[in-house]
Amino acid sequence: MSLSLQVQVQVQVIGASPVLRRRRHEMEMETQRCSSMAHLKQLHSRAIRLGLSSDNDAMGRLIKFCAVSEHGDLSYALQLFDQMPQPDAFIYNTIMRGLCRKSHFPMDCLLFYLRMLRRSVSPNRFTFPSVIGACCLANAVEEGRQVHAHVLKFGFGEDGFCQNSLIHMYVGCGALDDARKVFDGMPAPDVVSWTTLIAGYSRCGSVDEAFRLFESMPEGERSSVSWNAMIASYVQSNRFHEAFALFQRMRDEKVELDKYLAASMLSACTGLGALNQGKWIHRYIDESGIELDSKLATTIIDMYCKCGCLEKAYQVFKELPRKDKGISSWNCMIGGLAMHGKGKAAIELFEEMHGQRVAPDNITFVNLLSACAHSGLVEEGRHYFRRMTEAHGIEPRKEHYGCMVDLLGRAGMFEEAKEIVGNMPISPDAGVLGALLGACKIHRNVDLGEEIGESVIELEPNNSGRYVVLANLYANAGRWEDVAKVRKLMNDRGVKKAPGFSIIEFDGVVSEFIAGGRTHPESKELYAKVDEILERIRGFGYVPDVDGVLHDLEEEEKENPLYYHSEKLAIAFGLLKTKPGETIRISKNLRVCKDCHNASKLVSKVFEREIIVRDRNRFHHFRMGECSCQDYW
DNA sequence: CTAGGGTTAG
Repeated sequence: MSLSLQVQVQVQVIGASPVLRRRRHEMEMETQRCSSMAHLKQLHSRAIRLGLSSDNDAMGRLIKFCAVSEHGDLSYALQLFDQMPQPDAFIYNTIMRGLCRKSHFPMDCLLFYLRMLRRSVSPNRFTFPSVIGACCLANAVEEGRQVHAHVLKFGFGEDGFCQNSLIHMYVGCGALDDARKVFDGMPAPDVVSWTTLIAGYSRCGSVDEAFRLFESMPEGERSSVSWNAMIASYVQSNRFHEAFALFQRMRDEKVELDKYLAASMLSACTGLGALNQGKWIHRYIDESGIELDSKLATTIIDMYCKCGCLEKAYQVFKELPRKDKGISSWNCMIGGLAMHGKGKAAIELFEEMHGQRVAPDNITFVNLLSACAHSGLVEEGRHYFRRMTEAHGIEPRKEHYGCMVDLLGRAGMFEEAKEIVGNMPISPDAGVLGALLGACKIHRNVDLGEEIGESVIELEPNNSGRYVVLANLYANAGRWEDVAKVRKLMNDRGVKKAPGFSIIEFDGVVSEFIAGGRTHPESKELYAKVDEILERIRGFGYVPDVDGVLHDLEEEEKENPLYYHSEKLAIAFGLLKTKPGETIRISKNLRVCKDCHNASKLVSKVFEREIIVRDRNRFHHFRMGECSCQDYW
């Protein structure tokens, strides 16, 4: 009897009274529905009236709203915290989570952790993910290691969340070996552990190691997140074919697409110029009800722009509600018009953006100026370059100078281009000088080209393109001994020219051609078709550009005759496979060479085909014997 | 009815 009495007494002393319980419950219900700071402040005063201003339960909920919810105010959370006489671990954890997520100084979170320890509040398993996350954000691997020691010391070394956070932190700090050690020490890593490490290997460029890990995941363990981590890894390293293969496998395993996977695959389509595959993903998004947020819409717009379908890009852009037209979707559309040589339209869109009071950023101007450069709009380019600083307060960066030098140089205005370079507050980089060198090549300005050629090469000694332009400049001037010198320098340094290739998509299959390559199953027919094409366009005045053959270091492997440049193989393939009147779309990794450009124009006339070629710089729309670039590229 | 709260991919 006395025993049961004692128990009753104890409950009364340390348990909450019914009144207190009721009040706490009331606060809990109210806080759940809280949606704004104004509302929260009412709840705060209510808590004070109810005598709960020092109550960890009630105040903890209020602090949680301020610290971590979307509409919360972190500084208010800190004020509330300071008024708490004995904040418990929950409140410390909540504040630390807020500091980690919202503060610009993630190390504040670590300082808070130390404060917690000094006040003898024991950390629990919820404490460490935030603290470790803060170390990750601050790139503080040494502090991270110390926190790791605390995790073990306080006995949470077996907690999955803590371990995953540690893996994430080591990955984020680039300490892959340490991440791997934590992972290897887990008896049963979960899907997050696997995915985090896969993404980690991918981020530091070890795509193949990421794939090995992906393959060794236990059956049924892969989530759509894991698939996406691996697919995105291929996409980011430009290994688009492998991305497609993995995507196919994923579809075979009946994994549904989500918006992340859709975005990754759209980028893969963009990389290859695979318009039809891209259209398929776009349709899938529409039909499956995947939420079309601003980012995903921009990814779709980018895909259409870079797959040569400006109309569809503009359609998606136009249909995007005004509130979802973020700066990047405007930039993307302006950049798309620029690539396609629609300088005037790019300017109009920029003015429309201005009219809608969307503030341009530096990328907007890179795209706008490059639109002017690709269309030869010198006057407009000068105008917007000035307005960028004067009206929009944006200081020109290297890229902007590069666009201006490109614009003026192409137009042959070397004095003004040199003046731009001279006025740069920073020393010109390879991009800016490279633009000038390119202009020298077009206008056969050997003197200036010679003057800057060497510095362009030395700024980027591993970029084969720089050697090639200079060699071509000399070749055009007939200075063969200088050509040989540049080639020798390139050889001595072991710099390899990127082999040129052209890609064409047909019937859901992406085919890749390299100059003179014979690996394609139908290469016999293909080469016969090329010969037929050349024969027919000769009748319309085609003369091979011998100027380019003799010293053709320019676009494709020099040992291959220009008749079989990859672009011509791709055109032949397109003519063989597609129906009369259908547009042929080709993507290539290098610039279009002069001879292929001529040939493509004639093919478009003789075979009555529109040919759209994406090169590494821009688009060429060949139609009725003309090119959209007006031979200005 | 002393709970409430943590990690990953574009």
